[in-house]
Amino acid sequence: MTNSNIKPTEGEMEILQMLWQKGLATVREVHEGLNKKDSGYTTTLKLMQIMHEKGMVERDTNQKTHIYKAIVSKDKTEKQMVSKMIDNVFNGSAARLVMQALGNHSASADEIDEIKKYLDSLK
Amino acid sequence: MTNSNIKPTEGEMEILQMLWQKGLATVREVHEGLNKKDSGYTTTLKLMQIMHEKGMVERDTNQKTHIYKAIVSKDKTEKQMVSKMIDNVFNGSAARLVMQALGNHSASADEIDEIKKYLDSLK
DNA sequence: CATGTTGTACGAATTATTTCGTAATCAAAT
DNA sequence: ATTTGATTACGAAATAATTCGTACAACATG
Repeated sequence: MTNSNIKPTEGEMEILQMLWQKGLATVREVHEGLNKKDSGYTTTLKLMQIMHEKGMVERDTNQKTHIYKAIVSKDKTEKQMVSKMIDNVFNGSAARLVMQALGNHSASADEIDEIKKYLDSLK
Repeated sequence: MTNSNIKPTEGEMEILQMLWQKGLATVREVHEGLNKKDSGYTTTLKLMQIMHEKGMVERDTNQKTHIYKAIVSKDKTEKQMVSKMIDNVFNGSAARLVMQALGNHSASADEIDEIKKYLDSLK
């Protein structure tokens, strides 16, 4: 495995989202972006430090205020999480996951068209 | 909310799978079904006892060997987990989840047809 | 330069999850 | 009846994840 076993915790996932969205960000930017009322700044800081130790993010420490950046790829991480869910929750059936996802979170007509187009492109 | 906030841990999820599959089962049956080499019988037992406290399963204790049964619904639990993933990982876009799921775990042609049929039925 | 502000570092407390050792209970077989 | 085997109950240890208090460094500005 190249960059193997990415398994972000829930808290880490939220932070990754923010970093993927922003590209580069300080702890404060991430923290405010997440707009968590129930946990403080140092909590976010600590999490990001741990993520750094784990090699999920990198940071530029040249300035006083460190600038963080995700290392793990958004696409790869998403794939892994989906894959895990398909295995753990849907007994390996991607189709079951898809239907559950659509039935539930009722997708818009546009989304449905988009998905159909995508399905055709797979054949 | 009636039975709200189902949030099984990973271990609990595995057990629920087993219970949904079997309908009724003893701790031993679940444990063997899971075929975990790295954790003992009492671990599974303890988890199932905790799940009982949490109200996820019910059990018949009339016999020495207790018989367990899932209370939480498979469908509802799956919906919740998918929903959570859509929110946490895909910023609320079911379509993005679907495409990630299909691109990755390459579905068979049959599965794809099935999904298309399903999509049509949604309109 | 003294003082307040913002940031990182670090350690420790808290909470959640998983794991197992051991004791008690019950049933079956000797 | 006594032993053996399978089970549940319970408590506590181990591990993982989250949270925060506090100390210290850098910086700005009066």
